[in-house]
Amino acid sequence: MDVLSRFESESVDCVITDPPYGTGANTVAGRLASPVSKYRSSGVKSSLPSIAGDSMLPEAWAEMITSIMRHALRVCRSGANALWFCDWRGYPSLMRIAGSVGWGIKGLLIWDKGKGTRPFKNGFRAQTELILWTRKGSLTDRDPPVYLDGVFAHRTPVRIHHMTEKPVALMRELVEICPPGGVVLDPFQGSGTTGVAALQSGRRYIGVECVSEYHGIACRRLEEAAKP
Amino acid sequence: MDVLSRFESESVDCVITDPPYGTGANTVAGRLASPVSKYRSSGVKSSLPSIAGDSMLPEAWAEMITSIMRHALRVCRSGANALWFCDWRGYPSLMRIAGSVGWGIKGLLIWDKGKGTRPFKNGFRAQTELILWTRKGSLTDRDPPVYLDGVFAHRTPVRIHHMTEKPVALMRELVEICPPGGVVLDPFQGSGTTGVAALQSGRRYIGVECVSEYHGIACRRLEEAAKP
DNA sequence: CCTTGCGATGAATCCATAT
DNA sequence: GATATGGATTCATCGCAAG
Repeated sequence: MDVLSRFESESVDCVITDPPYGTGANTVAGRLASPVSKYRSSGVKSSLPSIAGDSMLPEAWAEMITSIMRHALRVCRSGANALWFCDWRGYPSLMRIAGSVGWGIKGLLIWDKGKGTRPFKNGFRAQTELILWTRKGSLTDRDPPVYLDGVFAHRTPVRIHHMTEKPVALMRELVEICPPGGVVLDPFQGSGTTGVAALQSGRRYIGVECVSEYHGIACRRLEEAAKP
Repeated sequence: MDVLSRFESESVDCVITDPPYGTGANTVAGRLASPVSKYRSSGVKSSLPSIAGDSMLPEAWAEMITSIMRHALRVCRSGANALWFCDWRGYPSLMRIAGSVGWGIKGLLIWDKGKGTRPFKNGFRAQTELILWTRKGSLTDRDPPVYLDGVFAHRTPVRIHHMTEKPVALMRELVEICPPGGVVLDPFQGSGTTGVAALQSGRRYIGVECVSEYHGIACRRLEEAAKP
């Protein structure tokens, strides 16, 4: 929030980000504990740093997301699109918050992670993540026409950088919504996959991350991606 | 509601249904008009009967859905699963209502209609419908273990019976959540595709429909599907 | 160099036991 | 009696080592 508040208004063309889901823990103890354990099978030790904000109480999470969405709206130019990752639990809140701070709600995209995800006994495999699509105001003539799909099938990558790392190929498809040469902002950068995709696709990029280990990883990856 | 209220409690093993979405009209004038026009390209004449309940005011829609979900919960046995079609606008309301009347919210399934759907200029194609998955209480030993997928790719069929007709192949995949021989209920039957799939897959079936033309169509299709 | 096999893992969920 | 914890479950996939 500190960083975003210092940005100039109307200086960004697109937001693509994966906020913490706020579903990290079912119990108070779990919310206070390290959030890493949820994502591990029992007894397995992780070598990846924890992620921030995934184990917040629901109201704290909502307040944080509200604030970020408000800031993001200010720094975006009119006609800018924003894509927000979420799961099926968080989507209703995210949609309500986005609408209430003034984003136009445009639709819902699907990331299909495929059959590699864990099966669900007596039920349906949770193999998707959702992407809320919003826009600030209406389009300008700065936006060349593009026609993109609504479902993206990509396997989850082997976790080499971050606990919830996205495939670069997925992010490259999403980045297409930003006009070439435009600025993409990711306020929850993590290991910087959004930025790698943006730079590879000829967009400019700004990322923000509060966990210093991930900041370092992202810097290295972005330098690599920016090489000619 | 009249019909459902006469059912015995705990007499149904599974609910699979496609309620009206309540998104039929953005204007009061539109809500008062015939709902059929929304689903047609301009100037094209439809020979299909209108569907009921698609042009309700939001609060009337919510009240109707609440009532149906309450009735459905009563007639379901413990451990019964229910699948409710919706779109990305209606999902938050549907999830909230389901939870508030006592259904356990289990997850979200995706019907991917594919690239045959209309593209979206300067944006992402709206090519999916969502399916809210709920369950009454917890599983019993009457339920044999099944492991099903969470994304279903099937093209929309040519509309021969109903305005929002689903592919039989899609419904056959969903019906697998009901134990073989169990009773599937569809309180918004339409042209009866759920029933056709249920009968073809060795489940029993009860359907309810308030538009008499669709009732007739469904009866014919179900008789056909029930033939040995 | 290609195939085979083994082990480990997953934005998870369930249920019995412990607090 | 309500809440928290921990172990078991499931299979498609990937990495790595051996053949």
